[in-house]
Amino acid sequence: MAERYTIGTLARQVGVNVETIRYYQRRGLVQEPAKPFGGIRHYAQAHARRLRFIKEAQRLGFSLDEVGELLSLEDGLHCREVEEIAGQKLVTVRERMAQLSKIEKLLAVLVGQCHGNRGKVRCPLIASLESATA
Amino acid sequence: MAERYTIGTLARQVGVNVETIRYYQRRGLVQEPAKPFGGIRHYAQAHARRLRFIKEAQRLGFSLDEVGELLSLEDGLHCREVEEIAGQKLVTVRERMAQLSKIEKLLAVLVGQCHGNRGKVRCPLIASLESATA
DNA sequence: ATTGACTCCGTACTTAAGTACGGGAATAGA
DNA sequence: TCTATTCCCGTACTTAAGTACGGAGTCAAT
Repeated sequence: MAERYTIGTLARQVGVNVETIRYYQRRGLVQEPAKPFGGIRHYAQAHARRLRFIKEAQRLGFSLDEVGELLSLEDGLHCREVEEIAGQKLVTVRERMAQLSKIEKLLAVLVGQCHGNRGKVRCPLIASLESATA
Repeated sequence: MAERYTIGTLARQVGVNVETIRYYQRRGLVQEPAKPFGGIRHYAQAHARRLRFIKEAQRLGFSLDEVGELLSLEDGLHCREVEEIAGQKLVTVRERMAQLSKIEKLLAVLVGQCHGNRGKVRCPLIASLESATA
């Protein structure tokens, strides 16, 4: 039933280094499957999902500590804590989305301005992001 | 006319370390004002804006190299390059927004489920993000 | 004019997040 | 069965992004 991947195939599947997986295990982000008598550990799809999630979240600007908090939600917690953590993360996620959306609009305008144009353009990227921040 | 900040006041204003500013100068992300004869450099609001932008972009998951590319758009470039760089960045920005929006929805649901509840909840954070990715 | 705070600049140290290394065990394919 | 490939695990190295340090110069207030 449970798919049985070795750490190597798991790593290849997800596109990370074996050492990275082991590093995440040491940090407690990924649980290390029990080792069968003097043998080799086996992993399942759940591990692959978790690894992909970690990589996504990192790309979104979360540190591994923060990723750990997000994962703790997945792992099941009491409601008080969930409300606490999820609530906080929700705020930062929304902030980031707002910032990204500003940048997105600006980049789109820039590309639009440029289309077919052959001169130089100057872009008010910073000023506008700033007014967003203020 | 031009406001005259020392590196120290600039740093305090933006909330970064003086050494960080100097580091960004070495990396070419922030230009170093000309030094008056045997004296002390002076900075203007434009520098503060640029520093804040760098910090924002970092929080959104851009490396300093990527931030450099974004800043190059601000600094004025030929349209060919702008279209190239801005177009690429636009793609990644949109991807990130999509991912964040998935996480946002999930967190919101979680918090909602919890509200008033006193038991445990388990959250399908990873599974759903995964289906978003696939 | 002197003192205290700050700047300048180069070099060295730190932290987070990996990556690599190496020797011994396990296991899969010829 | 032998041999090549993985795995296991600890330790050490690397890279990106800062941070700290120290000695000499500068500026502003007493």
